Amino acid sequence: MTPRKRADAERNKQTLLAAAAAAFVASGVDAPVRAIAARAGVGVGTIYRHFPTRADLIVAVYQHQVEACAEAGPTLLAASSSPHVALGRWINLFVDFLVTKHGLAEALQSDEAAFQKLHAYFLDRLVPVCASLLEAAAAKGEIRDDMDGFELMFAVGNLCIGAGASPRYDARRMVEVLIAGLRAR
Amino acid sequence: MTPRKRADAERNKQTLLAAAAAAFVASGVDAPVRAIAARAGVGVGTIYRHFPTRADLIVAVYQHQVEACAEAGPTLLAASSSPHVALGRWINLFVDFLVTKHGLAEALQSDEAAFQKLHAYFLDRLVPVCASLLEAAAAKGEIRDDMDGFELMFAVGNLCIGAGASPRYDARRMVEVLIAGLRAR
DNA sequence: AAACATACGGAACGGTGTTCCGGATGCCAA
DNA sequence: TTGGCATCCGGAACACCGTTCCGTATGTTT
Repeated sequence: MTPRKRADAERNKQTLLAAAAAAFVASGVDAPVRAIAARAGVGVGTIYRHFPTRADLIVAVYQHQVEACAEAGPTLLAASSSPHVALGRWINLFVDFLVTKHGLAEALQSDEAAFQKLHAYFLDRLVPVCASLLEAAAAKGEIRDDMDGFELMFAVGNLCIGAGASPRYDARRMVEVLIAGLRAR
Repeated sequence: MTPRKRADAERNKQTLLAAAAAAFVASGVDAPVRAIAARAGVGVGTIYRHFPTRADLIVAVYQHQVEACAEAGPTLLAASSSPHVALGRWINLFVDFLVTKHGLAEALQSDEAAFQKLHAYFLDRLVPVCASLLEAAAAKGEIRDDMDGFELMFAVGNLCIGAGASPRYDARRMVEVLIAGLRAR
């Protein structure tokens, strides 16, 4: 038991994390494995040992931000004048996060096996938060009550795709329209 | 002049079109070039000669359906009880088209150079139709007047991504919510 | 039938992700 | 300190992918 990890292994993992973060900023989350390896001064095998799938690497890089977003849900609910306002603000947080990570929104709903874990992680962590905000708003009659967190998160994620690609497309605005469409009739 | 095309060239082009259509149904619009070539009993060079980019091939395969969708716009506008209803129906047409083509929605907003033409073709053909429906609805005060066709088409295309992937995500429903969000406040 | 223009096939190239294993390296016990 | 072992590393190698290119084959015209 307690098979403590070798020091160089842990060191490489941290180096890799930093290199990946830098590469993601420079070339998006699709940055070639070899490029990340080179940036870290490491062989490609080392990447796969620490992060078997690309999803593992992406999750590791953005975990803190996702966590922060998840935790902001209850906070906003408590601090906002209404659940509907809180929902709007929280969604904005999520959109801002996605929009500033090149290719992340695209990767999130890719059907490639390597991205399944990524999809699962984001959903597991954020859907419950979204659902609770939705429920609170629905309980007050502010929005329709037949919308579930999964579907809304999925849709918002999709709307963020191509956000940086065309200057004529404003993902934030379209998400707002979507949220507006949630209002009870 | 009148350098008439060789008979075998035209024959191959048609064979290729049929093979591509079949391959798209079987494996989505990302079907490997070699797979399409094999299906047509042709070398890969022949594909590139007739369809320099993948977008050219996709456009050729779906041109008729896109055209039909575009032409349905004015028809629906004339036949519906209100512009807003016509808009909803027309968008549904577009969504049905996209959702039944594996990977097409994804390809539509890919930033890869090969797909630029695809993006451009769809937009050139459908945005004006969408814009006229939007304008008609806005003129009657049914919807907000600050929405343009491009942005709406872009957003609807995005919402169609992953439509077949998860049974829990219903693209048609989310598009309806988006359209509902367009209503004038 | 000959000669020419055109189109074809598929090998070859550069770039991906992913696997695999001989060799180097940290770690611990003696 | 040193020996030996488990762990970890590097990068070559493989399997795909899109794309290009040119010797060869095939239509077309004279």
